[in-house]
Amino acid sequence: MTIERRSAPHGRSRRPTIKDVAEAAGVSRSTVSRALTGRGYAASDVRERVLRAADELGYVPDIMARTLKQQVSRSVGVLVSDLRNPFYAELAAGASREARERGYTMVLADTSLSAEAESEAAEALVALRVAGVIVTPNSSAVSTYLSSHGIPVVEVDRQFAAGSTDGVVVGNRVGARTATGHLVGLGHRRIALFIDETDWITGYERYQGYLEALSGGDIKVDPELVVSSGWDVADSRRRALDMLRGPDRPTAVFAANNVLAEGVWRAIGELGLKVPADISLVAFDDAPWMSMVSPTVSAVSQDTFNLGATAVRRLDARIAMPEADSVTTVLNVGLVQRESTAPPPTI
Amino acid sequence: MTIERRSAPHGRSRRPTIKDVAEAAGVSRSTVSRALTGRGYAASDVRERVLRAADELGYVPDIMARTLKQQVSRSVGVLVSDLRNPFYAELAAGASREARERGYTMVLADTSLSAEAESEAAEALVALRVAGVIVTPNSSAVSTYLSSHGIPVVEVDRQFAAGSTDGVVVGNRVGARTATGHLVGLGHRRIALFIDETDWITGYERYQGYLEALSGGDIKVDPELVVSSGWDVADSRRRALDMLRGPDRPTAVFAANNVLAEGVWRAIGELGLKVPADISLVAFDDAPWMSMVSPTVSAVSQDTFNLGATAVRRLDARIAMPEADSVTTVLNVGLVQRESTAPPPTI
DNA sequence: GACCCGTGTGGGAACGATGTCACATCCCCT
DNA sequence: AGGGGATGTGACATCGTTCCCACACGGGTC
Repeated sequence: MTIERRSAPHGRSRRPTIKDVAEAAGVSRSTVSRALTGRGYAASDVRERVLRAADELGYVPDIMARTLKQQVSRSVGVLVSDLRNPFYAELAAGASREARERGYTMVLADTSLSAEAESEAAEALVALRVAGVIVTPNSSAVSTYLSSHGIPVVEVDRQFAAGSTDGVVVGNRVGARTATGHLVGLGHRRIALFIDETDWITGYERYQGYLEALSGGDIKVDPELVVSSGWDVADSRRRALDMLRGPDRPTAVFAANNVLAEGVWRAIGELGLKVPADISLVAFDDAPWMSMVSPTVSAVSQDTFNLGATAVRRLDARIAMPEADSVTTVLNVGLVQRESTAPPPTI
Repeated sequence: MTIERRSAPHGRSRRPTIKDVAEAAGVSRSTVSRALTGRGYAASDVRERVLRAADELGYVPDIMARTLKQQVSRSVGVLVSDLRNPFYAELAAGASREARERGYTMVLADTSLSAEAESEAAEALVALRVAGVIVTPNSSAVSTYLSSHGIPVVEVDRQFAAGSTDGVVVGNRVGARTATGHLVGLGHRRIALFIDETDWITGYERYQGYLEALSGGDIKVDPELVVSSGWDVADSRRRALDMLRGPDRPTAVFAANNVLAEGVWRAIGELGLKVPADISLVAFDDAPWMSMVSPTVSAVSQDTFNLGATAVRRLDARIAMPEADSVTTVLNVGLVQRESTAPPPTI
C-alpha cells in the first residue's frame, strides 16, 4: 500500500476525479479509464504516465459513479440477528474475511431479531444495489423481497426459502442425534431438550434429531421435558430453574444453542447441582466459555467462521451464475466430548 | 413495512426508476423527486398519486445515483480489529444500532490486526464516499489517510491522532489504577501485569495506571513482572505458564484485556493453582466467560456497546460540523468485584 | 389593465465513471 | 502504391438522481 506517500489533493477539498487525472497526464478520460481498469488498449508509456498521475493526485475511483454506470456493485449485504452472540459474530468474521479476499465490501446490519429492522435493512440493501445478500433470516419475507428485486440471497444457519434460494446450514439433525445419542449411550432416559423454536427449519431438525436418538434408545418422549424457551439467557435460566426444581427432574439436558446452554448452566450452578454427577449437559454450538468453565461443557461444534466464509463463496458463485439451480450446502458438525457428561446418578 | 404487498416489477428484470414512477403517475421526474424526498413543492393530490405509483412499482431510489449527485452518502465505515473478540463484536453491535437509528448504513470490515487489510479497507471506504469512519486503529496511517481525503474519523478504544481527530475511549488509567489498587489494598506486593502493547496510548495508559497504584502502595516495580505479551490467547498462556512456574511467582495478576486474561486463566488452571487462594486475578474488560467460570473473575467493566454507539453519535456530530474542534470522549469504567481476588497467601 | 407574487410543474444540466464507436496512426503484405 | 489489419486514442452518450431555473397559472394590488 502506498498510502503514506500520497498527499492531500494540494490542500483543497474537492476530491480528484478521473478528469483531473486525465488533464494531469495529458490524455482523455477514456484513456485514463482504460489504463486504470485494464480493460481496453493503452500504450505502456501512456499507462505509466496515467498511473503516476493518479497516484500523485491520490485518485480513488468513485464507486458510486462506477456502480451507477455498470449497474452492479461489488458489495454484499450481511444481515445477522445479534452480533453480541458469539455465533453471529464469528459468522460475520468469516464472511468479512472471505468477502475481502474476493474483492467485495461488506455492508453489515445487526437486525436485533426484529422483523422491522430486518425489513428496513433489506430495503437499504436494495437501494445500495448490492450484488447479493447473506442473511440469517427470521422469516421468509427478506428472501422473498430481495429475490423479487433480482438480488441473490444466501440463507445461513436456517432456511425459509429452501428450493428457491441458496442456503448454507450445518448438520443439525445428525448433530442433535449424536449429542442426544451420546447421553442415551451413557444410560440416561430422562433427557430434557431446551430449544428456541421448532417451527424454523433449524430448530425443527434439531428437535427431530433429538427424537430420533430417543426412539433409537427405546425411550418414550416426555413432552414435559421439551422446553420451547425464549431466545435469551434470562428466559432459559428461568425455565431451567423451574424444571430442575420440580419433581422427577431430568438426569441430562441437551441445550439446542449456546444461549440456552448458558441459561441452563447458570441455573444448574444456582441450584448447587453438580455436573456431571447430578446432571449431564450437552450443548449445540460450541461457545468459548464452554471450554473455560469447570467442568468443561461437551458440545456439538460447528465451524461458524467457515459457515460465514462458505456463504460468501456460495453467493459469489450465484452472482456469477444467477440462473443455476439453487443449492443448499450442509457443513459437518462434530461432538466435542468434555467433562459435562457421565452416566446418570444411581438412585 | 409494506414489503409483503409489493410485487416484482411485473416479472421483468429491470428495476423501476424514478422515470417509471413519473410515467405511471403522469408527472415529471422532478415532481416525483420532490414528492418523495419532501424537498420542494408538490400538490397534495399529486404527492398522493406519486406515492401510490412508487409503492405499486416497488420503487426504491438508487442510492448510488443519489450519492453521486449529492456527493455525500448516508453510510459510515466501521473498521474493527477482530470480530471474534467479544469486545469488538459488542462495539460493532453498538455502532450498528446507533447507525440504524440515525439512518446510516454501516459498512464493516474486520481488519484482522493487519495493517494491509486496514489500508485496503480505508481505500474502499474512500471509494464508497462514506460520510465518516469509525476505527479501532492499529497505526496512525488510517486516520491520516482518511482525513486527507476529507473524511471525518472517530478513533475508538485507542487513539493515534488525538488532537486532530475525534476519539472515544474509556478511562484506561483510572481503571487500571483501580484494579491494581484493589490488589494492593488486599495486601499484594508482587503484582504481575500482562499487557499487549505499551506504545499505543491505551496500553500506555493502563500501564501508567498500574504504576501509579504500585507507587501509591509504596511498591517498587519489578520489571520481571511486567509481561508484554502478544495479542492472542496462546501466547499469553505460554508467557503465564513460564512466569507462574518460575521461582518467586506473583501473588496476583492484572491482565490488561480479556484475551490476555483468558490465557492467564487457562495457565492457572493447568498448573492446578487455586484462585484466589494461591493467586488473585483481575482483568481489564469484562468478557462473558468471567461471570460464568468458577470462581468468577473480577474485572474492570467497560460499556463496550455504548462505546460503539457513542462513537457513531460523535461521528454524526462531526459530519454535521466538520470544522469544530476535535473532542475526545472518555467513558467511565467500573471495577466489578467477583470471586477471583483475596489477600495473598500467608507464607 | 399592468404588474407581481405565490404556488406548482417541467426541462435540462450536472455528478463521475464506463464503454461504444469513430477515427487516426503505423506497418506489413500483396 | 494502396489496402487492410493491428494498435491506440478521443468524443459522446449513458447510468438514476437531484436541483436550479424557467415558466405557467391564478388572483390580488396599485
